[in-house]
Amino acid sequence: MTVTRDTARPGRLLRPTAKVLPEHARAHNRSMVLQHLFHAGPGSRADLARATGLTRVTISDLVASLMAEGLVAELGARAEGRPGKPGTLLGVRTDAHQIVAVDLADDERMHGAVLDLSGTVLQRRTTRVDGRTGTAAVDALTALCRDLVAAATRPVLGVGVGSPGVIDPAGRVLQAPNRQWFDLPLADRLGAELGLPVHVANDANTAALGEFTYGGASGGGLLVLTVGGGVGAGIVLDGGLVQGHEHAAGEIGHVTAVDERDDIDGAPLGRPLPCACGRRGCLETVLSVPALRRRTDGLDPSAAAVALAAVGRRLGIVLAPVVSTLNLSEVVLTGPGELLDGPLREAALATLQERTMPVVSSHMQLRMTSLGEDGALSGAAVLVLSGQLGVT
Amino acid sequence: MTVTRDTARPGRLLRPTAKVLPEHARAHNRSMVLQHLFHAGPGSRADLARATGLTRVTISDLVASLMAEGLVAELGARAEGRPGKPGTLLGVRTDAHQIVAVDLADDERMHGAVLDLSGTVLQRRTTRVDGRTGTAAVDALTALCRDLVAAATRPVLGVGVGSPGVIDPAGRVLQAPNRQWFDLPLADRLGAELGLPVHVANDANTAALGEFTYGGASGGGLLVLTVGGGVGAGIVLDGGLVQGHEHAAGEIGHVTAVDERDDIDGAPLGRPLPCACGRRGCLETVLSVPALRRRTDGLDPSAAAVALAAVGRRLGIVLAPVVSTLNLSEVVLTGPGELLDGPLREAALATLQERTMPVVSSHMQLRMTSLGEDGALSGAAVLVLSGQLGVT
DNA sequence: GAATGTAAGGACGGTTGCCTAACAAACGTG
DNA sequence: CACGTTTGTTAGGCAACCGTCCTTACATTC
Repeated sequence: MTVTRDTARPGRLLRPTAKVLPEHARAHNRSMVLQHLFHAGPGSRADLARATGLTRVTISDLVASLMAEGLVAELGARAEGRPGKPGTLLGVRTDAHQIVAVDLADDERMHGAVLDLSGTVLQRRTTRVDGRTGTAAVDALTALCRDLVAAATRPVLGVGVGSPGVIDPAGRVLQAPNRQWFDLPLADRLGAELGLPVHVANDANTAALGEFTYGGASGGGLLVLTVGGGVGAGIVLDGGLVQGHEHAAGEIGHVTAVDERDDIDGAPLGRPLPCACGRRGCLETVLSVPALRRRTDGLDPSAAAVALAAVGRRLGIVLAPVVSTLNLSEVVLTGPGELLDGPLREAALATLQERTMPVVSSHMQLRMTSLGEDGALSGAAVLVLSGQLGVT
Repeated sequence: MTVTRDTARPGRLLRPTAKVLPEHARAHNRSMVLQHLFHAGPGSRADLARATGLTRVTISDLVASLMAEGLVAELGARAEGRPGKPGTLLGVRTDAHQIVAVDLADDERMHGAVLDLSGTVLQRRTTRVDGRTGTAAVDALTALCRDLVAAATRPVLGVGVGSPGVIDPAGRVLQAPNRQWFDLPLADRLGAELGLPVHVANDANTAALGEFTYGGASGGGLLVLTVGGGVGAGIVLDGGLVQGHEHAAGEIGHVTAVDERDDIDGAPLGRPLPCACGRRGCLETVLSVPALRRRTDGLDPSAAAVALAAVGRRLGIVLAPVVSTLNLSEVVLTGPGELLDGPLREAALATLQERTMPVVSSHMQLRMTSLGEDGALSGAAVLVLSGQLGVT
């Protein structure tokens, strides 16, 4: 008997380690409908049927359940001069639910916010960390979340947290040294406390998600570089977050970026500086915010520009192999614009273009985030959007 | 109405652009069963039920369909001293079907083979290319495939082709300059000619798949570097192949690897050499087989070792950011062992370890392929295995 | 040797989720 | 005004899973 299954794979169901039931298929299709309305804007049931490949009957059914949950509403009939019955437009009710998001990237303060589904920040709350670590830090975070949940004026879809450290997809913090969290099931614990779905991810990853969803991403591969106290990266590839072997993808801060003999274009970076990790010349020793400030403090603008450009070139050299290998279409910088968005960025882009194939680099962008300070917050919100509704 | 869907995501259905029907769910579950038998070895229906989370009833049903297609067979009862009825062991019939695979990496010859499902090569055929390009090359390939299909002694599951060039997941060759193929729907065309499912992918990607499936991969991220006339890379991440923005991921050969001032440890690489791409100092100018031979020809062994180590260090420097960023667990080299598997590999590994975090590099391997010359062939076979049966 | 407990595999009925087919309603056009 | 077109709904059917009950077959214990 010849096997000629044409398989007609739908969406290449990943992770062959988990069973898939019809109900999961339905959840997927439901997400797809929501996703389409979310990104392509309002449309009729018939539009959705055409876009998804499902029948109008099924779409009606899915839409009914989405309306029952208050996620979708009818917006009235379409007013267009086409033959046939005009469809009734459907749209996502971005105002009917809210999301609580917290950004833990800052060592001093926990920044929280209530957002609607469009990513708009509605309210903010901040808590001083005051050096708290371990359980005390968890308690402070819990209190902040409670406060935010109470402040929400609509049903809260879930809570999203972006935190430094290595975090697995289930929201377990494997290690976050600056909070002294090790092997902490943060999502589960917070979820139990709050009675809400909680999603936790690395802050660079949430930043990448935020950029991918809200920041006019071009759809291709995306790398977001977060420059703060340290340097991290989040990568969205083929429409999903790259997790990596031990969920530690994006740890770009401790790649060697400065060698003994690096004194490019007469702007010497000096000897490779010692790094907290015990080695010398890590990217963090030149690109982190403290390092950049140390390097430019007291210099006149033109000298500072030269120093920043030298760092930019080192960044370009480090990124070139990554951009090439992954065929990324965008690299986005997050951090203080006055340091990053000038000679540094320009030098990095130029270096990147010098060092990669034109095919790759000509279509590539290296830009600042379009989300400003709230990148991590909206990213944490996307985490919820993605986790609860399947919308990315 | 509060939305608190606990979603209980199964395997995070990717690609939210395609509908999923119950039959797809079944195909997935079927694949999962097959995959388990394939990798974990024979087991009873009850074992499968425990491993997959499906019920014994469903497993029995799936197994029945797999047995009807001749993919699985009962091997007899388990002989073990446990209380209860002993289960009947099931195993994949790796000999009941065959796969035709073709490797187009070589410019001179097309290498084809018939393999069984365990990846064992049963028969080989080779065709001279004789400079044929375009349609003539397609015809030669078609003839080779016909020959192989005729040579198969069991039903052929499908045809897998690994080819240089940029190839989309549907098996359309977007560009393969050395064959003068541009925007060629190779998989569809071959499939129509042969009446069999055909899968086509980039040769580095097939090599990566082969390594991932047959080459004792550790399960984490994997990068396979193919060193031949050029240099390419295939990456398996989170259990799947990385496609990249324009399906061009893995184009690592044209990253700048040699700068003006690079003369590490007294083993000068000389001025950056001009590259076919029009720039200078690309990785290919030092790491491709011709480049390596040029560099070592006529040297005595110790001098050759020094030269190879210098290249290895450049490779380490290029790979360090990639390995760090993606948190890869393995880098595998494919190509002539006498050039790669010595000073070059050792220097690359050492450099990689110097330039990345210990957390990343200490668990990392840099090794030669364990599949020898047939890496690309068995990779192409995996393409079929994966495409037709969902086994990876 | 008989009774007991455990495990494997099959049979039956029920639920879910999608599809096809058919239909009523609403609109532009000839 | 009749007609074709498009929308959204209703009705009936198929596929795929689950839970529950049953038989079979073994190991252990008395």
